[in-house]
Amino acid sequence: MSADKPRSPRRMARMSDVARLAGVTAMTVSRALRTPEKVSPETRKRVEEAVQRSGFVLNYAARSLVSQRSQIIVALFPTVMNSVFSGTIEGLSKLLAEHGYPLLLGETDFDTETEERLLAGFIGWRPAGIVVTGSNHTVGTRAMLQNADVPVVELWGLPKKPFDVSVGFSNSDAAYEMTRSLWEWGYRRIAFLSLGYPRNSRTEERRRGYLRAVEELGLPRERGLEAKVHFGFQAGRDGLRTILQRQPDVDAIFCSSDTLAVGALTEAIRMGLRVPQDLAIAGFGDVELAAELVPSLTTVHLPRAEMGARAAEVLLERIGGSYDGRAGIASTAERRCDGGDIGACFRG
Amino acid sequence: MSADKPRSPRRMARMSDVARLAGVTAMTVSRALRTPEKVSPETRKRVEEAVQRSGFVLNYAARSLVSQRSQIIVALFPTVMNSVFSGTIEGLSKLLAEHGYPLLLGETDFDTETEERLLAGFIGWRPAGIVVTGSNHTVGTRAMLQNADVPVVELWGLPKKPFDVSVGFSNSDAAYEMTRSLWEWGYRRIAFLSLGYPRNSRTEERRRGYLRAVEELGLPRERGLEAKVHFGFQAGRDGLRTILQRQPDVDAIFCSSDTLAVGALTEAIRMGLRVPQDLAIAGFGDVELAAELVPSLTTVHLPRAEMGARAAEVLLERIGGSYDGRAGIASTAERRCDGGDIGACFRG
DNA sequence: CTGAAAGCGCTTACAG
DNA sequence: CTGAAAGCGCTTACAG
Repeated sequence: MSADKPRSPRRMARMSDVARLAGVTAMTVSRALRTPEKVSPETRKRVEEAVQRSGFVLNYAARSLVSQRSQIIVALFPTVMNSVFSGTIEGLSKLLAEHGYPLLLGETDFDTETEERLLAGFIGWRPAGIVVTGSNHTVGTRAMLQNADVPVVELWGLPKKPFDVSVGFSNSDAAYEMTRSLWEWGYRRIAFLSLGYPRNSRTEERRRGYLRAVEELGLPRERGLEAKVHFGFQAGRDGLRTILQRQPDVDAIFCSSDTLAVGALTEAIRMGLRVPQDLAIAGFGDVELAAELVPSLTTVHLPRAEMGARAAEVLLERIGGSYDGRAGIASTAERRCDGGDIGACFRG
Repeated sequence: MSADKPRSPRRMARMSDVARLAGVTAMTVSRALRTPEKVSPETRKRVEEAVQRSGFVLNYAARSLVSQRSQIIVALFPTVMNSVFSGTIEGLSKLLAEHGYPLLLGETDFDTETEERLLAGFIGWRPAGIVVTGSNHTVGTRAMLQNADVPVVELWGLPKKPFDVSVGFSNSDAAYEMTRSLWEWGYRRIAFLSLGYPRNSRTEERRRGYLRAVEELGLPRERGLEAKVHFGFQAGRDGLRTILQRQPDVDAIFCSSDTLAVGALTEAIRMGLRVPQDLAIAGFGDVELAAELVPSLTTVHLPRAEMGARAAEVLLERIGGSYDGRAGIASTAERRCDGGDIGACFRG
């Protein structure tokens, strides 16, 4: 199969090849495969044998062309290198695969222009449904989504006016709850360390939740209590040092992501601070490792796989008929903030 | 766009619609889009405007049907919920996307039957290339790969006789090197904690490398020095306790994965052991968090993104012409074992 | 530089 | 229960 070795001249079996082998027409083969009950048992058997013998595989391009719709689901995520997203992808792809819908995956790198470019490249497959992350899209992306005229699920955010359906939770509410929890646990000087570069709407919503709680609780809100950093563990470490330098009496740091929180936590330990006695550190996202650190990280739990599965359910429902209403998956996405369940957050 | 609201009756613009708008034939539109230099400048301009006005998007199903090959690349990975694989997927999808090849992603869950089922569902898209993980496949999978008659890249393993091309590294050699490194650092009773359930060939190759080193170095090889556990952090914790109980004087534990190692490491710390003075713990995989733990985890580095990118390169090369020989990516996959570079491991 | 014809491999819609 | 006809939206191969 090297590039210079010529491809074998025999092409793959077509439906008409199977038909010839089975002594019927292509139409009957098509029926035997799609609606076996509409074909006589003997015919069915002959077709099945012919399929086996010829190694026939249905050509989806042809099927899509004539049926005017593929079974492909397009999914655009910022990255797969983040268990928060990969967990969602896992839940999404598993349920979709069970129903015969493969996932065409694109990574936007958190960039709306990249998202548009990828979508432009994918839309030509006439997907049966589209999953995008968040609700911040370019005009071009919106136009394509509109034009595609298929179910679109926006994941993660809960926009006031979703494009089509939205599955997710409120970042703002979750951050609000976490801030309140820290207050309930006795912390009074709560800093907020967040991802500032690149900016993203999720982080900003979390910040809004933090600020809302701080205001309500009458907590201090000096400038030094907030720090914005880049992405990564190292950024978390740097952020911790920045905040401690500016506000030595801070007693809790709420980080806008677990990555930052893990960096901050390990740095705090390196500096000899006792966590959470001297300083509490909270994250957002509930990555697996959060529970593994010693001490373990307090964090906002995200129902990753559940959201992916729920997105798949919504798509399957809307694409129509074939979906059987599988049980066992909550009809709402929820978030948990350190043990306390918070209300349902799905809306369509 | 809800299920009961009828889809808008206007269908998407076809090439012939664009042609009418531009006052040419569909053939000329096709040329203007694919080989603009073969079309007069004015015609090109008129076509471009017509494309804009109509919101035309090329129907890939039709294109695939006639050209007898899609631009889709099928990729089957055990899971995306593991940074080792997701890093590879990232490298793979990024380079492929740049060249207009979308990724049809499937998660096998480490199960060869699932792999076969997914491949059967995907192969009907007549992909331009296929990426699979490892070289352990069912007979059915092999038959399909053979029949598909497209470039197939096997990732991770380095089988003696690759199916087509293999991009990866030797798990056995890497584990051998790590074991030797532990010996060089002064450890003499080196245990091996590995994923035993479900079994997988990567783990077994690693074990072979460990045993080879142990034998060469004349180290003890009592039964109690080996333990097999399930997957997960908790399994790592349990494994550590099992080994310490059976062999209290063990001085190093080499884990077949970072997940196990992180579990073992945190448990060791909880037990009050000093790492690495009392007990060394080494992992395999170099997940990001390995470096973040205090103390940080010694681990075998895997060039994840590089392997993905290399797989993409190989596919693009073989699919033909269009690939431009992008620079900046090593032509070999390599592995690093705690700082020491180990030879090139690519073979095709 | 542009176009008319044929056909890729299926399914839809109709007829029997 | 089965089939003949038409056509989905493109590109290939040829002609001009």
